[in-house]
Formats: sequence, structure tokens, C-alpha cells
Amino acid sequence: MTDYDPTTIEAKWQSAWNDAKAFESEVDSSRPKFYCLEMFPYPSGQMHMGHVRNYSIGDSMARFRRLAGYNVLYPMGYDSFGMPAENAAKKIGGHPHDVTWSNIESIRADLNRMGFSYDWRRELATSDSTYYRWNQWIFLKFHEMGLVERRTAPVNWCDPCDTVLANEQVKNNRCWRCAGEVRQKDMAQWFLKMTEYADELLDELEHISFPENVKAMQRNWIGRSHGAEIHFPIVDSDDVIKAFTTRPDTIFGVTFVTLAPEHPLCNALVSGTEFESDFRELADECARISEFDRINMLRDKKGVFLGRYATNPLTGEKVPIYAGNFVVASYGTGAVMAVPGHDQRDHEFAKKYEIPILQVLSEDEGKDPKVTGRAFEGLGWMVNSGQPGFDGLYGDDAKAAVINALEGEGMGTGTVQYRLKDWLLSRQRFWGTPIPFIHCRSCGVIPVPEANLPVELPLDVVFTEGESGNPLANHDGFVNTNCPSCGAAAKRETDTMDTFYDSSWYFLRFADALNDSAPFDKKSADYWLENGVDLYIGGIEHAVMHLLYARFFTKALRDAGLNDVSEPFSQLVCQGMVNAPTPFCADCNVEHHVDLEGQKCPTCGGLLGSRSAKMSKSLGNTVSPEIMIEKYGADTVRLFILFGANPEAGMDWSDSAIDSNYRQMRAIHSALVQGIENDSKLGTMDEWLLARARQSRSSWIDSMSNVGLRDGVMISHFEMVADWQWAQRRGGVSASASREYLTSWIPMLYPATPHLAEEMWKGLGMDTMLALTVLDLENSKGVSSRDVIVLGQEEYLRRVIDRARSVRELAERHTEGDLSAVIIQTAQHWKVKLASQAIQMHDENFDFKEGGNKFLQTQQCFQDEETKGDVMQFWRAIVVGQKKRRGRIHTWGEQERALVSSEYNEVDFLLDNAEFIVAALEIEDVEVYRAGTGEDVAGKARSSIPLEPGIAWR
RNA sequence: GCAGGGGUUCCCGAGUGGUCAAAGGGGGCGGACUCAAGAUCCGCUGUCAAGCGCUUCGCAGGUUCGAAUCCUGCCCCCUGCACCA
Repeated sequence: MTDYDPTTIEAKWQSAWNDAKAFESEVDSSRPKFYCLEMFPYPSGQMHMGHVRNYSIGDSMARFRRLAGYNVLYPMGYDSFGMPAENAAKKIGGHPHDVTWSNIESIRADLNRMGFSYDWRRELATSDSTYYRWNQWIFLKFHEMGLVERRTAPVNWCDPCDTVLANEQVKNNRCWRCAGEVRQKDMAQWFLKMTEYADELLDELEHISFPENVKAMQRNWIGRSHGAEIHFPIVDSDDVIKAFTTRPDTIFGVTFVTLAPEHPLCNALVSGTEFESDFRELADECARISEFDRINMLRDKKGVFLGRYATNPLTGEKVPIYAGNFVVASYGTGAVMAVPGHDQRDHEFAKKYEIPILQVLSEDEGKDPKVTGRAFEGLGWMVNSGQPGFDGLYGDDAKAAVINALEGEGMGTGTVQYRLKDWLLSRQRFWGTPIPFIHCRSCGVIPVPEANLPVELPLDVVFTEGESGNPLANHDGFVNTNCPSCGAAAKRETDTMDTFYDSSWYFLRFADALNDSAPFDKKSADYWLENGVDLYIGGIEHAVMHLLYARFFTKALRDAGLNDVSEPFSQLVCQGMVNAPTPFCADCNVEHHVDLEGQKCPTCGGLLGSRSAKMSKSLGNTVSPEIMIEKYGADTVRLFILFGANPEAGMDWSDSAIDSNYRQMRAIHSALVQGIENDSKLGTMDEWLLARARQSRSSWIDSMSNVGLRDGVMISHFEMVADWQWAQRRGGVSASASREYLTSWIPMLYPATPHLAEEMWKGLGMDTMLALTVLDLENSKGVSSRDVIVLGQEEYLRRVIDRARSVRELAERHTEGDLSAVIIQTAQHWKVKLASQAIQMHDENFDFKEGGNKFLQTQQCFQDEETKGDVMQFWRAIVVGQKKRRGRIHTWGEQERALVSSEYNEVDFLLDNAEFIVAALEIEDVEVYRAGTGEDVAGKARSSIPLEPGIAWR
């Protein structure tokens, strides 16, 4: 056989898999299914290391599950709508469609070069009308269900550019393109009523296997809080301020009420009064600044008295009404009941404006509240209510009592508030799914009839650099149409959908991607998505938005009757970042571009060090997958990625590490070749190697089943080679054992490095390629009791040699001249006997404290006065242990216990292997005998223990 | 501020009460092979007085016969959310 040649074998097997249609899967309820999915890429050009990592993980798992007999669905597609393509088109003066398709071609080629095992028949691109027509179709369904709503909402608006900006495009309240000031403008927008699913989205998190931090982020995002809406009637007015609070138990401490400046009541209360000008100033300031700046400025709490008072519904007391810059209009009711005694923010505000502070909760039951100069924000016992039936109540009881009283008076209710808002879906952009609605002068806003779908994006648009706004709105052919209802001339909606819409159901489409009469067939979806996608892999950056939208969509589609599935993803793995070294200034705590490597910090002038940072264009520390594949082959890149770190952990790129992984691939290759070509009849290590293979295989299956790819690869690509090499050094294996070993090993190499595995599988003479092979993995686990002994004795030999090495240095100091022999004294027979009995007694839960000494006295070895002390000492060492080391019966593993229990003959085994010991230690001679049957060299006889012989040098 | 995750040996990173001076990799050192280099293989890589020694898993305490692992407090880093009432 030839040398390892990845380029040739990888191309060869990729086309063989393709010809065999090895990865095409169909619904088959006779087999367990496994739906393996990666977050599909945005086709921005070439594949980057993050993609390679993401898909290497997924591909290994898909291949592993196929090997184990699962019916695996493993598809790929492109999230191909979005602004970057639009901007790229403007730059080159083309159409986003062309830009997108050339990028897709490039990514597809990269994916193929990596050998990922996708079912390419299911490939989809969201910008393809065969896909987005179903976006529109679903949108109409949602509309029928009442989930779609059109209402006005403030948007970031840039006058010079005549366009809406996304939040990310606003920097310091200025437009990213023209640097013009951005203002908030109310416009009609399309919404999906996701809040209707808020409770289910939150509660179902308990039952799905997402990483804890992702769940926390989603909980936070949904932000459900229980509390009460409390009505504060305005004095001398019919208006009522409705305030939301999570702490109704503090109602008796309310000393003022604060409104968001945007709150409609502000205007009504203040206009025409002496307070109006101050209020206008505050309101203008809040309206002008962007959300980003607002947070920065809000450290400075400002408020304006509006000149009017409200009534506390339970006490009838009059409290002043303020407008405050820290009250968020869109959360709760935009009005806050202020309790400076029990809310630190209100506390500071009250101090600043000299408003009274009341304490109505006590930290200690039955005592007066402590005066601390701060608000006490915890739960406490009600005091100072001035009303019967409240004082002394605590926590939830207190809250319930207040809510109860308010409801009795008709002055409030217990409510639930969410931070989650409805999904603002519309974008004033070209490169997205057109919202399928038509504006008719007489009929209003009406849906495009299903039969007229898709509403297609025009291709005859030329994008140019200077252009602003939405080209769709200026495209007469697109805009002008007839009303489907009355037939009169009408205008199409020119808003397109948020691209998150596209990615919210693609995993369902994959189940039945070629369907041209429905988004997907219900049976297919229910089969492939039963209990959700079995493994979903992607970046943490999608922890909230994408994953929440997708969960919402799945539930909404379920309610539309399209599927039975409620949760789209049963297990989520967020793969870590791929980092690479970049120059770093420790003093300034700033990372710099790789161009500055070895230079001085541009800020402080200190010498730049290095640290690893996420690969990014801005730092220039990226590594091109294509170059690496070219240099080392796809298998090596895959091995490096999988071995570098467990999927969830961050990993550092290292040139020397990938180099060493390439060497590892070659070592594997040459071991395999050696095994295939082996024609030896003798095999002194056969038994051990095959026992070891069974052991490794079992732990490999366990690791792989738990997506523990790093551990899996460590076994399959490192330990298996090391064992093979050890067997060779220890005397070699026979042809038949080689064959058996390889038959077990090569499939283990397959998930991570499939090309090499296929090549060697064929080299072994197998007719069916691994891609089509199914193994009964679960039932091939486990080792025999004979294996345990065989493995144990080999382990024992290694330890004896290691031990001999470590005492060598000591011996050298005490000996003149070269050391030429090792003297090994194994434990006395009585020790072996005692240890074996102790193990058995331990298994039977013998109480050594209680009966240990009594037992010892019955033993024959204990009768000899001369050795009595040794016996005591040894007994202690094996059943009790010392300060830091427990007795051996507790610490011996399965193998050791098996050996000791069988009263294993160490002398014979070591003598059988004397030649190897001599070679390994580079000495001339080794003597082995049982302690007491020969000279007690260096007094080692006493300290010998079963499996831990005394070792001396001469 | 709140929430989540972290801090392990030169570096990366496993490790959740005793089998732990702590897997594996990287790097470094030494050896074999070689004219040499590379590749490959073997060994070493906390410390010393070489031992059932001593010190080490962010810092300080505590629980325990025994702590990298459990508890308390503190410091630092990352991620997300943020005057959310």
C-alpha cells in the first residue's frame, strides 16, 4: 500500500458516496430516526472556520447514528435573504439574486470538499421562490388565525436616506451611511402576535434539553413577572393612572406616581400649566435620543412635577404625579407607583426631589423597620398600613391581600406582564420575502389570494451605490396591480419580511423539501420531528432570537394544524468560538490587528503580547479552511476541530497542533496498513489487543452517544493507535487478530475521518462501504471477565516498569558504577491470601472496624510472633489506609480486584515477560521471586503488596 | 445592578469527596534511528533530603479521618439583559 494521500482518497470517496446515494433518507417508521441539523449558513461568500466546526460536529454525529442503524435526516440549505447581499449588489451594480447564487455555489463546493454527508436532494435556499412562496402561504394562514396585525410603531428613520434603519445601523443616534441624525417616526408596521404564546414558550423550557445559559436568556427575554395593575384616580379629573407593580405589598408606602414622558396622560395633565415648559424639555430629550444613548444618560435620573395629584386607592391619600426619564413607556403600563421606602431607584428620586419616604415593610417579624438610608427591597412583614387586616402579613400573603382589597374596590387586578413584545416583522427592504398583501383604495389592506402566490421579487432591478430606500417601492411593475376583491387598480405592499421569518420553519421544510403543493407533508414532519430535531448545532448568538422565533413558529403551525410537534429542537448544542492568537496590550486591555504583531501598542507604547481571540476579519486573525484542506486534507481538519475541544468549549487555532494532527493521521494510516499487510501466524499479544479493543469500543460508543466527540476521537484516533503500537512492541499480533482489531477499529474512525476509514475498510477487503454499513453498536458493548484479567496483567506490567524507572534515579545515587539488573520481590503468599479475603469480605459489607482484628487473629499468618507486626501493618494498608490514601480494597479497580482475588501469580507473569522488561529498562538482567524466598535486596520485602512488588536495582 | 457560565500545572484543556502530583494535547528537554535533517518511536517535564515526603487546582475561611471536588465570604474574567416598576 502507498503513503497517506488525503487528496486522492477524499475525492474518490466523496464521489463514491454520491454515486451510491448513501445519504439520501426517506420516512421509514420501522427504524428509529435521528434528525441532525446545523444552523444553516448565510451565504456570505466562503466557508469560515466557524462553519467548519459547526458542520464537522454535525457530520460526525450523523455518520455515527447511521452506523448505529438510525434513519438519519441530515440536510443543508442557505439562509439567503438579507441585507449583506443587497449591499454587495449595490457595490458591484448588480442584483442581490446573482450575488447570492454565486456565494451559494462557492459554499456548496466548500461543504462538498469537507465530505459532509448531506442529503443534497433537500437543499434549499430561502431566497428561492419555491421556498418563500410558503413563507407567504404561512403568513396568510397566520392572518386567518388572527396572529397577524398591522399597527403603527416607532421606527428609526433617516431623512437624508429616506429609509428605515435597523437598530444595528444606528450608531450614536446617527445613520451608519450618511451620519445624519436618526429620529423616531411612527409608521404602519406588520406584527406577529408572538406574545400570545409567551406562557407556553416560557413553561416548555423546563422540558427541553437546551444549555442552561440559553434557557436563562430566553426566560429573561420573555421576562414574565407577576404583579398587579393598580388604579390611581387623578384628583379633580375623571382620568385614572394605571400602574403596574410586582410589589403590591408596598402600596401603603406610595408617596408619588411617575409616568413615562411618552405617556398620553402627561400632555393632558400638564398643558397650559406653569410646569409645561419643563416637561417639554424632558420629553423632547427622551424622544430625541436613541435607546443606546438613553441608557447611558439615564444614570442621571430626572423628573418633572406635573402639577397634579393622584389618589392612593387604598388610603385615599393624595400623592404628586411626576414624569420621569427612567420610566419605560413600552413596559407595563408606562406608569410606576413609586415606593421610595422599598425601591432604591424611587428612593434616590425621592431624596433628590424631597418627597417623603415611608417604610411599610419590616425585615424582622413584629419589629419596626430599620432606618438605613437605603430602600429595603426584600420581602418583609407589612407594617404601618393604617388599615385593618394587613399588618403582619408577609410576602405572597401580603401581595394577595392587597390585590384582593383592590379587586374588591374595583381599583386594580392581579396581572402578569411580559418583557417579550410582538414580533415586528416588516422591513422596508428589497431582498426579503414580499408580504403578500394589497392596498386597495376601497377595500383596504387585503391578502393576496392563495392561488396567486408566490408574490415574486422582480429580477429586473439594478442596484447602484448611491441609491437609497427600498427599490421595491419604486418598481412600477411590482407595485401596480389590481385589487383581488374589487378588481380596481391597487398597490402591492412593498415591505418584506424579517429574515428571521425564513429561518423559523426551514427545519420543517427539510422534512419534505420538494413538496410543491404544501410547505410540508404533515406525516413527514411528524415523523422526522417527533420529539423535535434530535440534535441541533449552532452558535450561541442565536440563543434568543432565532431559537425563540422557531419555537413560536412551530407552536403556531401546530395550532394551524400543519404538524403535531410543539417543540422544534429536543437537544441543542452551542458550539464554542474558534479563536486564534492576536496581538494584545495587557495594560490597555485591547486586542489589535495581526499586522501589529511584535510591535508596540499604538495607545500606550508598551510591547504587545499575544492572546487568543475570536477569529474575525477586524483582527485579521482568521485561518482559511480552504488553505488548510488543501494542505492537510479534510480528514485532518476534521480531526483537529473535533480533538481541539469539546463542542461547547472554545477552541484555539494552532498551526503546530494541526500539524501534529496530520502526523496523527499518518500514524493511523501506517498502523492500519501494517495491520492489513500483517501475515504473522504468531500473536503473543492477540488476547490483550482484542480485549483492549472491546474495552475501547464500549467507552467510545458511550462518549459518541452523548455528543462527547472529543473523548470519542481521543479513543478512536489516539488510544487505538497507541494500543496497536504497544502490542507491536510487546511481541506482535497474528494476522487474524490484526484483522479482527481493524474490523472493530476502522468503523470507529469513520464518523470523524470518514475518507480514511472508507479507504482502509476497502483495504481490509470489505465489499460494502462504511457509509452503507450498519453495526449493532449497543449490543457489542462490554468486556468478558477473562478480558478483565488480561487487561489487568498488562496494566500491572506497565506499572512495574514505570515504578522501576522512578526508583532508578534513587538507586543510582546509592550504587557505584552502572546499574545492570532489577530485583523484583512480589508480595508474600500470606499477603496475597489476606488481600483476596479482604476483597471478598468488603464485597459482603463486612464491618472491618468491628470485626477486623478478630478476623485477623484467626489467620495462620498472625500466629507467628515474628511477622505479627508486619501482618498488622499490611492489614491496615489494605483495609484502612493512611491519612491521604485509603485502603487498597477501596482503591483497587475492577481489574486489580480480579487479579488479587484470583491470587494471581505475579512471579510467573513477570518471568514470562523478562525479556521485555530488560529491553524496556535497558538493563541486562531481571530477577523475580516471591519475598522471603530469596535475598531481601534493599529491604523491599516488607513493603511489598500484591500488585506492588518491592523493586530494587543492582 | 440582575441572570448564566467560568478561574486547574509553562499554554490549551479533562477532572465533582479517597484509585489525584491531577487524563489528553501543545510546547520544552533527553534518548533511539540517521552522515545529517525530517519523519517515526521511547522516556522525562511541581519540588526536594526521593519518602506511604513536601507544596500545588483564583483568594480567605469552614465541613470531613480525607477537599481541585462540598459549604461561606471575597476577588477577577466571559456572555446576555438592563432605571423592566
